[in-house]
Amino acid sequence: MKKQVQELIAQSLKSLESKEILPTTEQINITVENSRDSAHGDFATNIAMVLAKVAKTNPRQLAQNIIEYLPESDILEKTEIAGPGFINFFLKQNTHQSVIIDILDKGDNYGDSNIGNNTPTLVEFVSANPTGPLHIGHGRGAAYGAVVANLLKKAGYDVSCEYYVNDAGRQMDILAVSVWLRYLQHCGQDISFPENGYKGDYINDIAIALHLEHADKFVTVPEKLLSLYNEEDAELKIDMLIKYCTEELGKENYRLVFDAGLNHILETIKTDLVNFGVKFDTWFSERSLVDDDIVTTCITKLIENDWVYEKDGAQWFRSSKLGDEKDRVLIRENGQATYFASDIAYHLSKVERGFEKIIDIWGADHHGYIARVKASMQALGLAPEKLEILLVQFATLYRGKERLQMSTRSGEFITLEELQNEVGKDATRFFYIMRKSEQHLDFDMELAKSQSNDNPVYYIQYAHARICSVFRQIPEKGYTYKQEEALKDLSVLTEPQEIKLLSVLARYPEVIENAAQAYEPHQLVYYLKDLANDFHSYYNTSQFLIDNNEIRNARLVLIVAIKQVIKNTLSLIGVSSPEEM
RNA sequence: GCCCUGGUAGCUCAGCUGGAUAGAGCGUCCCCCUCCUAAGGGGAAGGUCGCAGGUUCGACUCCUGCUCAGGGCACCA
Repeated sequence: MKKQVQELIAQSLKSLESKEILPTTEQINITVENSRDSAHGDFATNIAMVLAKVAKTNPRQLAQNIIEYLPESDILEKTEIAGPGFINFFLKQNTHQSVIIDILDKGDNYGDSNIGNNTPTLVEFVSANPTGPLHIGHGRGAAYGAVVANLLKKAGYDVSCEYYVNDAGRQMDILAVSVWLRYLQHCGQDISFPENGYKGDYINDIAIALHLEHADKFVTVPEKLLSLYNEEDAELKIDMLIKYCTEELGKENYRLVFDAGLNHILETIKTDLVNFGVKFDTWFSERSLVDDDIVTTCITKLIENDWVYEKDGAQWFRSSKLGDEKDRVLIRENGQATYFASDIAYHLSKVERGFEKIIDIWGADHHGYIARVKASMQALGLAPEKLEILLVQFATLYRGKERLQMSTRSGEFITLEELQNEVGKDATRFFYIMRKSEQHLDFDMELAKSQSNDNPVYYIQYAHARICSVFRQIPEKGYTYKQEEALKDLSVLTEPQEIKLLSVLARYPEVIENAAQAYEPHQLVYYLKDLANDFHSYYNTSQFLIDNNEIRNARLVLIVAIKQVIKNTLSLIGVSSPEEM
């Protein structure tokens, strides 16, 4: 609808140009906005004010000219000039009502758009290290990423969701050692556990399972091990333990212990995400980048193009030449590649797999990383503008006023699974999405759990359930309802609340496009609140199941359309649309 | 010190690529179930949009400086 108005204005401007009232301009953006106040009509444009200067006339005069040259249209009732030079457009009644036909016709696909033009798009999110279960911080990234992906799909992008599995690197070695030590304890050895090992209970579970499968296969003489405990520096100690563990067990056995931990935790993560309604198309292994020599290929390529130099025994990438604060290490003094090196290879892989739009969703604490990744893409000639990095701020959990502290290493944190079990999937997904992602989120479990009007999830779901309830009562009250019949005469929908609802419904496709392009799922939440509010208000003032056939039918199709749009939106967010509550 | 993010009603937050009297929920006060779920609706009070400049027809929105809060500045991930 808005686009049609835009088109009318564009044509008028063309006429004005040919009459030389307006100078010929190249592309101008004609902004048309939804009027906030119905006294200002349905749409308004500021174009006359924007062009007044180049037209060398005053805005109101120009507005008058634009209106005069507006082509005939059967959607417009009238136009008005208002304020400093706004043009307000009033639509004909039947124009509003046609949206119902559109919605029922498209059903679940109402709101689909093709602005994405099937662009191959990769959304990578969560990507938590498989060193422990997902906690509430990961939950926000999971919910946010899933909805961004859903939005992009609906907007016509060809989307794949990927989880990057950090199955290489020191943290994973620490995990393996943690498992091994618990295993030794389980086998009866009297050894203490290092402070910076992973202490969660799940490590014990893995150790026990390891023992069940392999019995005493990984047991070694404790004396040498115990001598390592004299080291006072905790970080150094854990590195020594890793070294000792790999040497003592040998490559093959070490891998068995390592994989036992990795696979167990990865399974937990996968299960948690499935239960949370978050699906990934691919699980991309960091180790595969090393094994397939993609990391070395990248580094070689960088060296060839003189992006690398040696200093203090390490290999450095000249990222400061490409907008980063300083140069970054690729290969450490000890010969190991850094996480950053794998990440360069990973992004090369993303591009090589044909993705035109690459979206990384990271926790806000990684923001310092953006410049170096973009720099590396540029150095490899990979068009860094393809990469879009979205940051998600942290979430803090509250129980009413009480702030729940969480410390990650100690293993005392609330997991996503626990949160979901207590609060429920719908409320959890909704609350995570409710705030703008760059806004810190205070997640109040008490509010999320409350089945009251304070809780926006129930408020919206209730609107859907209420509509279903009305339909259940049609036969009870002795009425019948046929959609084809009802669609024949929508002209009786003339109440201000009905017109309001129709225009909110018509706005939906635009909400999708805006939310998708801005990567802002919270826009869906605010839209739903508006729609639900308008519906509840309508429900309170207007009876649906009444004797007048025309009005009853028209009102029933209207609320069917509302139901459809609520359902479409909730499903994008990953929240169910209950038929009764 | 440098870099991000935020500072809007008592509280939690929206505010679309700058636009016509700044919005919602909660909280406070008042009102509405002989009627399709009151898990609902209506109304009132409540704001120098952190501070100071600037850009222009017009700024919560853009620019500069300052200030407060959170986060980041590793041969860790």
